[in-house]
Amino acid sequence: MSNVQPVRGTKDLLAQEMRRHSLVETAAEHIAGRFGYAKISTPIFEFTNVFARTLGDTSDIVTKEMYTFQDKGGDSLTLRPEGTAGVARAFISEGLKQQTPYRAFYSGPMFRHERPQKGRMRQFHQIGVELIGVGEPVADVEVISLGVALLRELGLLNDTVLHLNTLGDSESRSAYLAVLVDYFKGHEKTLSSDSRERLTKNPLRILDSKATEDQSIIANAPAYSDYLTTEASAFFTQVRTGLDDLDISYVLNPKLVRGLDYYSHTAFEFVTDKLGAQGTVLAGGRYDGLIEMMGGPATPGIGWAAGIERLSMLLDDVPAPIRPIAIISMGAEADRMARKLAYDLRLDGFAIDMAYRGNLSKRLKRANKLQARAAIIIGDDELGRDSATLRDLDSGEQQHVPLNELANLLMPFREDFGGA
RNA sequence: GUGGCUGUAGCUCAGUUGGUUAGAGCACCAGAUUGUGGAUCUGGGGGUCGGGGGUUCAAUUCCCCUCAGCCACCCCA
Repeated sequence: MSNVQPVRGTKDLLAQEMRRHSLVETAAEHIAGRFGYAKISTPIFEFTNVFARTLGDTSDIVTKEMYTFQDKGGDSLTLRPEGTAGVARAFISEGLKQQTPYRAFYSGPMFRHERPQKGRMRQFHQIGVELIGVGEPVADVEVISLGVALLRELGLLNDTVLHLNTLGDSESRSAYLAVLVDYFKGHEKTLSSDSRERLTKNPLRILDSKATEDQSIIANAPAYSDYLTTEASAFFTQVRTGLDDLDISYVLNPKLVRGLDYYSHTAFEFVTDKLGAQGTVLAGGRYDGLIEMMGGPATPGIGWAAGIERLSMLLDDVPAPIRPIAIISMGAEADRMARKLAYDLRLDGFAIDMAYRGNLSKRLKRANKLQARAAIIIGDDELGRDSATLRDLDSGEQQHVPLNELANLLMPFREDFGGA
């Protein structure tokens, strides 16, 4: 093992793993495209306050997980820890209010300074969608159904369960929070130390505590459903009805709480039990106050993000690399002619491998290792006759073919590059 | 940020109760085979035993620190 190591929590994606990532990413882009979500790319870093202001001063992401640095002009910049804030900023900067409903799909690296773990990296990759400018519950249903469609496309729908909750509107939320904090304060002495922290930072989180000493207290806690305004309650009902109409199944999870301040109303997570403690694979919710909070026009929004690493770990089929056609030449003259042939065939859409050195035996071995479908062999014999030897590497059959018929005969061996 | 486990070749792992020059399988390179692959045989290259310090005549082995990986907590995709 070398001393030269990647930075903690980062990793190199080599051929096979890269193919898995690409598969997830292109599937997402295609599905999002069908729903009318256009791909966008926002910068990988933003002014620090883009994240600090929106994610909430007490959220873990802001208090301890951001990669923040000063640039040479003295501005405080931050590597994006998530995608929504950047899209919201772009929405404001670019005046996209004109284009609402605005639908965006993004994909790219995110950065959080956390302790690495299974399914958790300091640089990781997310795909995500945002639907901005639609306050009606149909938007929630559409965005969730887009998530379902992606998981279905990846063959992962059966590995996940959709958890659904509502965080209500701000009126419901402040009413409930008051009651809840009051209740937990009454049990402060018996709460776990983590939950005592949460009492000031994020009381809703206590409901999701894993500490055994908290369980009985949680069980008797007041229920959010009793404090929802009729509007918030009706909104949630419409979301559920919409999901039912699409035959999308879900479980209600009153303990599902999002960590970031900007969420309201619908919150959802697709969870798997196959990734250890990091079971959340695709999650999101509604963020009606976010854009206004950032200084833009009051505009509702909803979206989700999914972890490419986590999704690709669930994939059991590793996409195979393209099977090339090997061109094998012998002799200086044949070699020059074969290089030209390789170039022409590549321009024609074929995947061609051609070794740089080695005798026929070596090159066939190499072709075999690359899983080449066929080999085109060109030596002195073939040169003199303007022909080539075409060998099917699966069957072992070979034939002499005139050079001008080669491209046609190769058609059965043409590889589809889609997705790979 | 907290706790537990683990670091020997590119990969998977042996080994050393502290003692010459640290091994195997797979992978890689070459030859058997200067025009025929997937098999076999022969040979070869590749190691700061994660890094630093300490104890010792002697450390890959024991001790301390550190770095990294894995797992869990916290939190999240």
